[in-house]
Amino acid sequence: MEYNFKEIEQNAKKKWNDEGVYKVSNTSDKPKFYILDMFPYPSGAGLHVGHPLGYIASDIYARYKRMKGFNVLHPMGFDEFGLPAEQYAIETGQHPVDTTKKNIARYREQLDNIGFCYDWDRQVRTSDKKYYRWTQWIFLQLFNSYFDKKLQKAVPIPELVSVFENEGNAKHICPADEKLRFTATEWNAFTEKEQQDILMNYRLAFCGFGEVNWCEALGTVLANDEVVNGLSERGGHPVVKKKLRQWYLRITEYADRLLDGLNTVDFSEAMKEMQRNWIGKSVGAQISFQIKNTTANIPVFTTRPDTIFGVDFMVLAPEHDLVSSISTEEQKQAVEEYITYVKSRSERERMAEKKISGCFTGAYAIHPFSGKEIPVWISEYVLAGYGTGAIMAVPCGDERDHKFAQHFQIPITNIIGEKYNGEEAYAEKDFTLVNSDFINGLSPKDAAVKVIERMLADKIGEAKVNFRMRDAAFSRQRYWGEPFPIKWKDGIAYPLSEMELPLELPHVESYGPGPDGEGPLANIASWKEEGYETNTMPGYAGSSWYFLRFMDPHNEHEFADRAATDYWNQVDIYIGGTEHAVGHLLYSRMWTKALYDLGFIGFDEPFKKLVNQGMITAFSYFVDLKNYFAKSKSNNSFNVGYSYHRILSLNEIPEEFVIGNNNGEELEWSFRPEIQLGLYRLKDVGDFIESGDILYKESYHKWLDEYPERKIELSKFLEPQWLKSESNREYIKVKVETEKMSKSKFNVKNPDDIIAQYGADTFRMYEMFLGPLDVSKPWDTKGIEGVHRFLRKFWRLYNDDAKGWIVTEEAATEAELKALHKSIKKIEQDTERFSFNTAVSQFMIAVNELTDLNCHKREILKPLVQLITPYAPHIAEELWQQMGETDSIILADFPKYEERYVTENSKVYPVAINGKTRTELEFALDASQADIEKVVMENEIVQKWLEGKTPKKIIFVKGKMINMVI
RNA sequence: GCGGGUGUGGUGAAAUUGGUAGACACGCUAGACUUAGGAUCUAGUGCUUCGCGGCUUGGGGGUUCGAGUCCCUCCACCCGCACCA
Repeated sequence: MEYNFKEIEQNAKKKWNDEGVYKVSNTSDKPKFYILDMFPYPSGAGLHVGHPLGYIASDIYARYKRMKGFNVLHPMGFDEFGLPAEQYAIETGQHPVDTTKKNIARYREQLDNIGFCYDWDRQVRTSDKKYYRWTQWIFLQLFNSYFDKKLQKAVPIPELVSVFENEGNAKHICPADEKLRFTATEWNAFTEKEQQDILMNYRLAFCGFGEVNWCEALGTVLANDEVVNGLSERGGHPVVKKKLRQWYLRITEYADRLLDGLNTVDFSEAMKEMQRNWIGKSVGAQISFQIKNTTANIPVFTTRPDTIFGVDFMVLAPEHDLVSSISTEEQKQAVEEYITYVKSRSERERMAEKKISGCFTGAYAIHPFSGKEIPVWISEYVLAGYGTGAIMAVPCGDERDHKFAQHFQIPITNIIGEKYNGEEAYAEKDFTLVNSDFINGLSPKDAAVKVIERMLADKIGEAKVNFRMRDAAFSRQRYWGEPFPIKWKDGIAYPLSEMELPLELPHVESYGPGPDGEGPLANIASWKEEGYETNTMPGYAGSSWYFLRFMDPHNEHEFADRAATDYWNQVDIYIGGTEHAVGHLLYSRMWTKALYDLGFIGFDEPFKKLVNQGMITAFSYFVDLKNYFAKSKSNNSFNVGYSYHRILSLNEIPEEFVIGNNNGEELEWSFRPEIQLGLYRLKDVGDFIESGDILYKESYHKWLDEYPERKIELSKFLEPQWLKSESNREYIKVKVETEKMSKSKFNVKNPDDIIAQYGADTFRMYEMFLGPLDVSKPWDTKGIEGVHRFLRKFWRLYNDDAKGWIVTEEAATEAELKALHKSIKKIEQDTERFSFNTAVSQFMIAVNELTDLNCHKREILKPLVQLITPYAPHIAEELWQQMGETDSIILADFPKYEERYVTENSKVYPVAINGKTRTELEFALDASQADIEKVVMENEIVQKWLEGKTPKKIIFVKGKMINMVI
């Protein structure tokens, strides 16, 4: 009987489905284990082979943990709200509900095809009103809470109100306006509107105004990546900054706890570092500088208050509010010219710019202590959005300031002493201050304290902690998202009561934007009349808490039963890509902390361990059109376009070629003058390439034949300059590049095709065999054959093509037991540490060894089936049934490793002379060093290499090696 | 510019603690079986050399009896970024 994977996989899936083996209970006496995949957005393109990489890893791990005796929660659901569905709706008029449903059906089919062990009864979908009801509910909890700085936790708003009524806000600094002060009497005298406006400045979910990318022509707000050089990506319309009413989450209040929490979770250092950088905590001081001859006062934030006497100039962001008012008449024109230059530059360009640029404003600031006059400059290297948008420049202590000073020949004050060499800034803090008035002779650390004391006394500054992170914008002017459970009346936002949830997303006639930058919901008269909020929640709302809903997905009374969240607790392992490093992960960490603070759950970090998966990339192949000949009418060939350099993407090859001429002779074609030649992408050519980058003439034509449209495009006018191989075959060399898999690059591989050809088990094992989980690696269809061959070889241990079932009851030999148990040990260890590629190798080694031993014994082959179950569950199930078992293999145990079968009593030692291995000798493990040395010295090869000398030293490491130093 | 990461055969990679570099596969070469092979099996395959041997983990240097692994330095590529003051 042959390995018929199609039939085997169908039967296995049916059995699992019929017997409901993947159903997970919330009550069990087994220890729990929660393993989670990142929530997929069901796009219209379906899955490609890169998507399931993490899912396969988590599936293997989940199955492994089950077999190890854990009650494993391994759920899957869909993050349905999102821009692509809405964009598609705008273009086609199809309701996102319908397209999303279709996409999910396709995803589900593809996921099932791979054979995942999800408990689909627990599926959650964010656009399901039974789900978003609780998203709205959590929003209301955030709306009804503020962050108590003293307690460092979220507290319900009514508690704050009663404090205000009794003592005003002296003990509760307003996070949105630190200067706001009112007494109890004042509070009680405020109108409701005034009170609510104040409370809004405390709420964790609050409404405010913020700048967005507004495209008038499209009547809509655009994401950053939809804006290219100040124009909309679609259509190229101008985009301007516009202030719109927006909802926000006051995540900045959690900055410190989000930082501290990183110490309690098992994320990669790189991931933690990214989050730390995003939060961007810096400790320093804010100091005000008076501008000479004006009333203007410019505050700067610095992390180095100790360098205050080294300030030689000041730099404002070109966008800074005061730039125009402080610039002098003589400098005005230069300043304006510089601002125009900066406006034409993207943030990216400003960031990467090495060339120093800037402009003097003509104004001078007064040093707060010395009274020295300091020139005020503007430069693109200072950004408006960070700190106060202004810096005090200390050239001797900051490299960038130093270069700026050198470039514009601004005199540099040395406060560092000998350690500053005049050539480059000295940024270390191990020096003693000089030229620094009252802090002379102090270390930077002591000086900072003293400077801050003095600033406080003089009322010109204070110690300050600055965060880079901003509050999270939490609304979109879009249709396809959760409606806010908010009603506006007389400018006051009133929350809906819990009874009124869910506030259902209404039907709309068109998905186009509403008036004045509002979302589509503003087009519904009844919605507006009721005063409902017309914004909707952003894509990350539903995904910020979905891991909680999986614990108790059908609960109608709560977002999840407390007993369930207590039982499942944190996600033990979360697998996903690094692209969510700062967005999703920070938001869900914040939501978890807020829910914890308010007493709804018992843990304040959602994900105990995070495992990152790498990207699966694809090889793309290009030919350089320089190496092509164009066919002319007279049949003479011309070398085309050697003077062109630019990379030409497929889309840029014009459909109609314009007749042109070359050296006076008319060609059958030429490219339009504005189109330049360069690299031409060979679509789907991968299977025709040999030895990495060789495309033989026959293969080239075979490839062209398969794709008639390409034949016209490429071969009608162009003929490659063929090279000749040694065996006289004609070929061209193609250029190979590794790229992200994407539809637009024509390098996408669909898992369904692979599975149809090789089966799900092969697909699963091959994805793991490609390389380590966390690094990106290219997909190479050729390699899959090896894994498929392995599975057939594995099958043949049990089934002979002619004789059928060949498993015997004979007792296993020592060698066979050793092969088995060595593999159990290695595969168990590798699975535990997510080293799935090496585990697959070990399976291959085991099967190779057992085949060589001609082993067909049940004693060996039964545990082997159990061992492979997490990796290749379908074939395992089939063989398990053939073994005569009736229960599913899914319910079986992981085989137990027994040390005694693998213990060795001797070892073949490498014998090295001066570190170079010259021979190998076998010794008993308990042999003494003296005995070993004696045998080694007598060895012929050793004698030869010793050349009669006596070794100075013999190094013997038991169980490892022998090295003789001469 | 800053931060993080990666460099090992023709290719994907392995080497878990400083101890035989290249396991396991792909590809390639030769052969066996076969009506056939895109099935299966056998042998070989880092580079170099007829061979003995020599060389080899991006380059250079160091520590060590011994370095892919540790240290210094340089280079290349990839990812992220808000020049973070």
